[in-house]
Amino acid sequence: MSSDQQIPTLDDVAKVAGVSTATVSRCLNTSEMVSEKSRVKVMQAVELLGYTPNFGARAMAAKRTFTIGAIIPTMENAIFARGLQAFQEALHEKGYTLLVSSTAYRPDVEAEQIKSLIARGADGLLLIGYARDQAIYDYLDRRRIPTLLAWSFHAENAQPAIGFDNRASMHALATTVLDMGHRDVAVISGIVAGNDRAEGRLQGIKDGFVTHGLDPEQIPVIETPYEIENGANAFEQLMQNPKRPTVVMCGNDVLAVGAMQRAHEMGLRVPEDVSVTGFDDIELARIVTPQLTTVHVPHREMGRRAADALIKMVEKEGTGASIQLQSSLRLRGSLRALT
Amino acid sequence: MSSDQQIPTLDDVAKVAGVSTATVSRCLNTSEMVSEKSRVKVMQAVELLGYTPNFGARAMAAKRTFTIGAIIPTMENAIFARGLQAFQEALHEKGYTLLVSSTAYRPDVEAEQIKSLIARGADGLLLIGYARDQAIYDYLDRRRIPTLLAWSFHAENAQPAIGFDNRASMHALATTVLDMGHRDVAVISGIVAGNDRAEGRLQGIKDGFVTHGLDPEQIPVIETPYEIENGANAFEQLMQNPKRPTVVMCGNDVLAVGAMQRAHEMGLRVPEDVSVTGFDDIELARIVTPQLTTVHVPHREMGRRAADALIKMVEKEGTGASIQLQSSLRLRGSLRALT
DNA sequence: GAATCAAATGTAAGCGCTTACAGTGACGCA
DNA sequence: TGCGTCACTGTAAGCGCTTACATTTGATTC
Repeated sequence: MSSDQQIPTLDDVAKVAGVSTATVSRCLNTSEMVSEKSRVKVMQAVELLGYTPNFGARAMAAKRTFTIGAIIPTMENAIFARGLQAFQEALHEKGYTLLVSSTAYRPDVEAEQIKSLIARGADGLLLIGYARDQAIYDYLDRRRIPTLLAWSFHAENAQPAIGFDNRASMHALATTVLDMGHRDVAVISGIVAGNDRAEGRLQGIKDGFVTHGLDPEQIPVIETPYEIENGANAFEQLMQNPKRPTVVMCGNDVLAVGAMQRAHEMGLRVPEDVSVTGFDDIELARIVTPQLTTVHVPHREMGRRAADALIKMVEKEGTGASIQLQSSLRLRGSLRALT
Repeated sequence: MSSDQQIPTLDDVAKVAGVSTATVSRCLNTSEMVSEKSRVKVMQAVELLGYTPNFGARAMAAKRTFTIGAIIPTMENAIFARGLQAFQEALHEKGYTLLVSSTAYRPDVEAEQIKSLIARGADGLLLIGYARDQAIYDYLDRRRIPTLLAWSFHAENAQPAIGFDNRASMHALATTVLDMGHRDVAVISGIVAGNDRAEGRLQGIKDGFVTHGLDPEQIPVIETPYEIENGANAFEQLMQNPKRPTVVMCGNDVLAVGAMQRAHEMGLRVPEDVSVTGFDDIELARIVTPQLTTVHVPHREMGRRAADALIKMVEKEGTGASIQLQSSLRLRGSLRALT
């Protein structure tokens, strides 16, 4: 019949309930300030009309949105999925909503997404890693948007961050690899430019060489975006090398799985013919055969604690202090000792 | 210095540029209506102040947000990642922004998320599958929110949808399996209740039995949520059966990979001792050894065309017709013929 | 030089909500 | 009876933007 049905507003609810808009609003937000009687009337009216508050209007009037934005490099692979899931759950518990967007590792897209989330009224932001234009930090500062960095941690940087030391973690793994007698190490790294995690990990391997009195400059390194196919191609290329590596250390598990896959296709056995290591310990690491030696990152803990920390910052209770988490090695079948 | 710096508004820009707010607004939205001179002044002012429009205010005044909402069951595994990525890219090209949220396969959470996205002003919605309360469809209708369903397609249902026939697809796979001589088939299905895709796939297997003149009622079926670990456990349980299955057909690739993993742990060889099949053809299917026989779904095409269709609906150009896509079998190493 | 008209701009009314401030009435107490 | 309290409730002023409508401007025409 009435095809001109309109979307119900606060006014409609107020009219139906026979109270003022203020009472309806209070009922929906700070219900303890409203009498039992009014509350019942209002709730009935809400129900009857199928009313849902208009978020934009609410945000504009209240200058709060209870929304947190997170911007991650990619949703395509599982690297960030688990941590973000925990982040989301923790936020939800405290009544916050999470808005996520991804950048495909492109700084310009990240800048755009940051503006977009702020325009949408995000009360706080979670970003990945430190590396970005100073102008962005300035903008965030001017806007007074509490911002927490995750997946990385540098003690010397003042920006609030929660994460682990990528460089030290990879250093630990490299040390183990070298201790096992490997000397012909090749590396498949993520793109280092604009990615402090990738850079730290690569440095960590070099640190290991230095610690062992070896020359880090002669390590064959291929930089390539984090995709399985790229890992596979890089592996093949590295194996062309006259001095074949005995181990290929990869910047993350995705690259490592690609490497293992290509090894298999090339008829090379892992770890008998060549060892492979990863980083992140995503689900994939335990699905491949043999299972992947990698660095375990406490994704869920990071997500959960990031949520707590960021909410504290938003609610002005927190100083925005940084938190360092510990990673740990997972030695599995893909790495063997040279006897 | 000035710690009381305020967020710049349209008014500020107008003042700095020496024009009215209307001109600034026009300049930002329909710039062809503004003279070259004003445009330059306005853009300079925008730049100078670091102005970003307030999304909520804009949405409220314009009654358009150029935002599309998508609600998927989970982000944890890759099932929806690829399709959604394509969806997002296609939307972006046309100037729309995508807001995503997930439900953990819980109908109550989905209802909540729908309201939340609508409250945020989503111009249109993408939902997965048909199965949900009629009240939700009514609500969407009242609100006049163009809604497209994806990942599923039933010709007999009037709701606009884009997807494939899960039942027919699985029927095709089951037929192949039976043609290969398998008779002792066991099934690991997703939870069927409230999930028409899972239900269709299970039915498809039963259809195959019927087609072959077999009794579908004697198939051992375990229903379990789509997680690797669950697939593994279900597999183990099915193998306890006195009459061991020669093939385990799984509701999706994630369950199938879990099954293969547990087979490996139990010392069973795939496909020599037992065959395994999946559904979806996500990346994982080609990473496991042997590679997984599965049903390939045109995720990217679905995402792209979903975007086109939904935008047409939003812009009132489209009738909201449904689109059926074709799936296809991928026969790989995890399935062998019984000789 | 006046009349005409299109293009560019300005004015101001909302969009749906929150909240400061100002009542209102019931109650207890002197 | 008068008055202060207290617990609610109502009034109305914005929040930052878009856009219908009114107005100005300046080029064009007769």
